Amino acid sequence: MNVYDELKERGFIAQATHENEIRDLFEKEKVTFYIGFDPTADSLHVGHFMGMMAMAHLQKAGHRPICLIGGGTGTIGDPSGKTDMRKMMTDEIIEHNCSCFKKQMERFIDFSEDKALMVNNAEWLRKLNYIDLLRDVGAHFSVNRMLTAECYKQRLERGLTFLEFNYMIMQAYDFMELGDRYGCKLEMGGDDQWSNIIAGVELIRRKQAKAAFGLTFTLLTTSEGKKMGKTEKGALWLDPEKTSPYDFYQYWRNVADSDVEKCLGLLTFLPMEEVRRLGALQDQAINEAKKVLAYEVTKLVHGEAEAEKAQQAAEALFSGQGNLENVPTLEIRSEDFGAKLIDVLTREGVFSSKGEGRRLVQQNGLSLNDERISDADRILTESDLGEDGALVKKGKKKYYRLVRA
RNA sequence: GGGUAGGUGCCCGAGUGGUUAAAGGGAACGGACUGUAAAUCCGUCAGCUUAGCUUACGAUGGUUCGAAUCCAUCCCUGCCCA
Repeated sequence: MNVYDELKERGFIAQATHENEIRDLFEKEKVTFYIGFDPTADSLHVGHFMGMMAMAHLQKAGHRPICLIGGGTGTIGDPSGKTDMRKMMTDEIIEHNCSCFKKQMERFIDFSEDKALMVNNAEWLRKLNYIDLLRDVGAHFSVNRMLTAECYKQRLERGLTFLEFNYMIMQAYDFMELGDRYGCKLEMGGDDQWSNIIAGVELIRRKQAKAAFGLTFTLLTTSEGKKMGKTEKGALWLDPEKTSPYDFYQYWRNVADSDVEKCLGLLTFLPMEEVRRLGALQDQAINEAKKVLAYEVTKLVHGEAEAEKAQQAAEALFSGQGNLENVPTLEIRSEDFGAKLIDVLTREGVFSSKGEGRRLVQQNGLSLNDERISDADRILTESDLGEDGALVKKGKKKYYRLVRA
């Protein structure tokens, strides 16, 4: 089966500039393609992960991915889909974020023996000369047309700076540069990148009269159209320091029934027959599919050992089997005995404030060793911890194990 | 540079001297119901030493017994004009 159809079947593809030609291209030659990632944070998140999956599928099929890190474009900020201008980042931060991205990407893509490349567009964008750029590239862009681009719509209502307006041009330039340097013929990205991608495709076709193609991915949204990958703490990060493997696992364990099949297709390598079988499960049975999803995704991102631990912790907490060792654990100091439980938990970050803790107690949302706490001034005693520590439950499904430090 | 409309809690957005920790909506959180799902219903949603106090309506200063609300200066944003 052609990789293009494979990606399509798995649910990746949203739009393509030239569907049939892209399919032929994959058939005929080893294609060099790229996805750009702007270093806006010090870790990748699930949205990026989906792009990595698409890259991995294509790499398996023998094509060559380029991960383009936006060290140059990151200084501008993509206005697509944003309502406000991004905060400008300092060069040091961008630098740091780039290196974080790089480390994480190496998990998913094989960069050995030139099988994939990682490049930073700061390399060429920084050197650009304004006048030359205007003459060589600027002449090929129609402002009238750019203004009609979907990605600027929102910003035209609220204000768009010239700086950000140029983002599209930089991205188009990247594509052309990658074509010249590495023979890159295809740019991919999230569907919000469509305008930017066709800008590049058109630039290359016009200026160089060369074939260039673009492809966008479905955005990872819930069946209700909300962006996926949001947790109460913000994004769902791939960095285990920012989102623990346990929380990561739980996120996928808890997706809505209607989203399971889509997630399995996009975020795991399970064969599609299996994906469809799991996705078709009904009622209680679909929990099986969610377990598979959570395990597989966690395995890809954090490795098998961490996935195993997260799964065991979940089993222990929710089915009462397996050991509690891998449950998120807080260390209690001896001087904490005699202090208020709420104070200790607040200090450990379980609550963002004592008020939140008190509220939770008032609303029957906190328990210690399966016993509801009804007194906000409840004192933590040594006997609460017993031999194996204590188990705190916050809300319906957040657990913390307390052990002696 | 000139004119004009604005800057309110996580977000949107009402409020135009005291009854305003600030309507309404969204997000989020807790409870009930469940399948660690969705939908629904109820509740919560600044902090603290919690029936009391402190901090909050772009920033700073002022008027007043009392200001998010009035005045001054400054910063920022949209729109129109140059």
